[in-house]
Amino acid sequence: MPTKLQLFDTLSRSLHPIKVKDGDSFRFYCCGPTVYGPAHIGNFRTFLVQDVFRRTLEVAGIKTHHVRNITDVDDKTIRQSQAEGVTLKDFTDKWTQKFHEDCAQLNMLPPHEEPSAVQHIPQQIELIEQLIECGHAYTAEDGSVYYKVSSFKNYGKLAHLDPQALKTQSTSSSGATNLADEYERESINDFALWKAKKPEDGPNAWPSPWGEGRPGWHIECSAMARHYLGDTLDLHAGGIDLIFPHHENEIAQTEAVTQKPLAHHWLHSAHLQVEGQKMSKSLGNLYTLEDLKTQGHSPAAVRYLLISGHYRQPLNFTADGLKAANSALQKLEKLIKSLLEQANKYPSDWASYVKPDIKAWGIFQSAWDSLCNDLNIPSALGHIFSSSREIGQTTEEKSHTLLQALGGLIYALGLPLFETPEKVAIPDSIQKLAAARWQAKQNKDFKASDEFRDELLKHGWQVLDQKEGYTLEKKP
RNA sequence: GGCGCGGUAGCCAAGUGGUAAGGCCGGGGUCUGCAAAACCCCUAUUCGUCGGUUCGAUUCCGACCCGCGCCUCCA
Repeated sequence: MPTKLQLFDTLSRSLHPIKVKDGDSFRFYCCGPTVYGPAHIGNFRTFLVQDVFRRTLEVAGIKTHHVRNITDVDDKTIRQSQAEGVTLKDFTDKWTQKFHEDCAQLNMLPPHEEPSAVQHIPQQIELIEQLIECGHAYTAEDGSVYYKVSSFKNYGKLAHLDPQALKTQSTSSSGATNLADEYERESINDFALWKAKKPEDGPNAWPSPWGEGRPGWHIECSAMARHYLGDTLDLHAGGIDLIFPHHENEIAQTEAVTQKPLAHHWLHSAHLQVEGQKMSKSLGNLYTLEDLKTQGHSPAAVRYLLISGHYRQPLNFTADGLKAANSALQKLEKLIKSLLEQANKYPSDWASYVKPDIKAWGIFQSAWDSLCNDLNIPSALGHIFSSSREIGQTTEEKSHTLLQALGGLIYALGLPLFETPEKVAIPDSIQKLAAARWQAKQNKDFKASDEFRDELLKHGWQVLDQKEGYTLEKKP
């Protein structure tokens, strides 16, 4: 069943309609995090794009089967857990849990399956055995197993690499840094499927036909994607940096064995910049969700900002942008609140509108069309705001219909609205001051009234007068 | 060097061969005792530079300048 949803495919470098077999789920695999520390906002940009993609599929009426792995065995997790003197499991469990908490705060739908590499060693060993059998892999003297890149004729097709250049790149690129353990390889381009145990790995080794060791990075995704979703995926997703070598290697591994395409569609999201600069540890701009919360930003604003640029364009993440995102979010809430009032509903009723089944888009058709057109979220947001301005006063029934359509869009975008009810408790002293001000104002003693207002402001409280009475708001 | 992406108002960011969405900020107005909040309105004769194609280009082509990514384990 073809849908109207179309998406850019990295392999063919063109837009393709998303297709799914009748009655089937759309099966897609996303390369997940390496759990050796907190994920940063750049990681989350990628995962959020995938989240919006999945939600958009659901709104389009497509069932989804979403698999995202946890990489829990690699150089970094092993090194760091050893350094901290804890077991690999305890270490990766801790960071997996943190990742889950961040995801929940960013309102991401959990994948249907979240396999970890350590829990799928047998599947990886099996795939490596098959690769050796069909002549695409070889064992080295130390018990490591390598993929013979020259044996796979289409190597480089995803990244569109020139095979000639590939042969010589080792001399011209900066890849010379880890030559130390490369002497076992037949060719500089060959990559490890299985790494023989080394002393610094500590107890983190598993038995295999080639001796104790651990799987290479690329093999885990090939093995787990195949295990959960079959030989050919409907879509495979990740950050743009995974195109080469990770996804290229996955293709080489899986397709050498199955003789079938690994994925019908490849989805890659562009990188994030911070304040116009690339993110890097040395610049100190690798923000985590925790960092931003400490600075007083809400996860909702972070989510809004991270999805507010087109996924194939680099996005500039700035503090101003975060404030703008927050204001935009508030504007959305006001707009929805006004519609809710016209439909005789309350903000607490909003949740019942946020769901993927939509009957009619009405004036929000253009916003939905934008999402279907290569997941153009910025355009969709633009249409939501501009269409909303046309509404004005409507009937109860019409506003109900509008809310349903808007609820579908907000479901697709995954924006959490009306979810900050934790009103800060107002101290007695502030209550008294505010009451005194109100009294003075009623007595038309505006001088005293304004003095009370200034006093409240000094204590960080803003008075908002209404027709009858007032409310207090905590100023940051 | 190879492959790829981008340069649109103060900031962020869509978009189209026919003359620039949206958000933020700023300005003006309505309301208010004054504010705040809310609501309404306004804000790029112009899309990195220079050429070319075209009746017409920000949109296509070429050159150049600037920024960015990947080129073996980084989403």
